[in-house]
Amino acid sequence: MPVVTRFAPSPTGSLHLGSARTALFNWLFARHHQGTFLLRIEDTDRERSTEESIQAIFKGLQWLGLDWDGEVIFQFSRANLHAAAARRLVEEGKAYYCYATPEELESMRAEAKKKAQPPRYNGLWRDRDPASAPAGVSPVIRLKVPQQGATQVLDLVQGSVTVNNAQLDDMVLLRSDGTPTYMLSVVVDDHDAGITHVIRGDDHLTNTFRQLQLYNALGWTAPRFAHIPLIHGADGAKLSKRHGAVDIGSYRDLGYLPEAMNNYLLRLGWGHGDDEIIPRDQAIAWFDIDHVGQAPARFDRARLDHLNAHYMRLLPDDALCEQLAAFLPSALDATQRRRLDRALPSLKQRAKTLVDLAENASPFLQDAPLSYSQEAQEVLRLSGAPLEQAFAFLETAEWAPEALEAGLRQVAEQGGEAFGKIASPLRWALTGCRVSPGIFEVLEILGRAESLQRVRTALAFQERK
RNA sequence: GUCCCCAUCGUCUAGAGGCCUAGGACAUCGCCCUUUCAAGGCGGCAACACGGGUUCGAUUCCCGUUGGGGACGCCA
Repeated sequence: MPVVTRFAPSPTGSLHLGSARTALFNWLFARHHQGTFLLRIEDTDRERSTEESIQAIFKGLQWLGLDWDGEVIFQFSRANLHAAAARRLVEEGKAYYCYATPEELESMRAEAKKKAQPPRYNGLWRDRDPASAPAGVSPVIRLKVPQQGATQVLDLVQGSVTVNNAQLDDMVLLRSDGTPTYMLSVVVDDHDAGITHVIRGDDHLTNTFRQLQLYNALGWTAPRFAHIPLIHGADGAKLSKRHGAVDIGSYRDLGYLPEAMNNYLLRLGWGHGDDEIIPRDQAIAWFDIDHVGQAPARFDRARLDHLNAHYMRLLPDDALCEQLAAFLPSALDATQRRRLDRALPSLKQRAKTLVDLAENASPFLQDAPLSYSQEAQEVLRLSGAPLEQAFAFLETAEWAPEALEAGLRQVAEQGGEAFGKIASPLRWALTGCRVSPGIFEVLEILGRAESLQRVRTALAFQERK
């Protein structure tokens, strides 16, 4: 049977990292099996669902390169089908109308808690004659679940998990306003879409028992379930807003490449021997549910950084430049473009994110005179003879890398200084930074005129003797 | 409170009874390279939560303890 998976986020916020990973796993599983990957927006909560969130989900998935098959399914548009299923169950005596008020429910839960039982509905209307219904109260429809026995899930990740039915109450299928609840909608939609594998977060594991009971009542075969452990923050608690940036869009803005994000998310909770760098094609070939771990994983930014640095180095310069554009203060003119092209191979060697890269590129995008930082000014003030000697040499030097190197080394030697004594102030003068690509490279990229101009203005900061 | 799940270096993980004096990666520390910072190379530190079983033999199987997490809505 061909595999059909789905990603079913609710549009009540941005695309969370945990959700993104769930989407990735579903996508990989489907692609691995040459199956189908569907996207369903679970917008049955009319209060909290927003268009903005829907767009964030689309954008996030597109950025990650997780393409879905067919049209997006909007769950709310299928509400009448869900309601019909609920009414069918009432007709078949498998569900019933319940007129309990919020106050009554409240006291039932308090009561249960007092008796050291899970807070739940006590079945007040389960066998009560609907004729005794209070006037003017619109009822909900509840599923009549078995009170004896147990329900078992054979989870592809968690194994066999069983819960006593006494633990579960008669869940609401249809709200008093006639709209379906999540439990009903998911089951009907997954069934109608022919979903074969439900891969979702561990936090849904306990919902699965209820959904299984629903499949049962409806007379449908349930799909296979795979509950993947949640992603935790550094403190071990479920990753949430208090841990900082948790939505995929933030990481794009922080300068991470989708390739890195995918690789990182993939390795969070799944492994393939000693392999760490796993590009998309390899991931599709290798991905399986068997190797999904059972323990939650903590989000580790340093690891993401490392992968990002790796993928940036791997990216061809023109593609990297394209990615970088969004992080640059303005569009590049011809000169800037030429310098950046020359500097990029070296710059990308020393950046963890596109933000770093943009920052490091900055000296090459400016024209003399540079505006030097406090720190730069201080260094230049004390730069002394080495910088003067370097300038004197550069003024008449042949502007070729080998010649520049040989000449500057000679200058250092003549002055009886280590080469660093010259290179350091020269670097500050040329770039305004402590760190940069190799000094000869910088000279060559900037060219004679620009380099001399920069050093000349830098010299002006020198302490008067 | 009730139920469910989880447990290998700081972190992500390999490991499906002997291959384990537990492997890799990130982080960290040191050395090399070196004009800076990276990258790269080499090396160091660092883990099977604890207690019982089962077995000739447990990181691997079972039970318990401890610790962590999750779920208990007319939210999804």
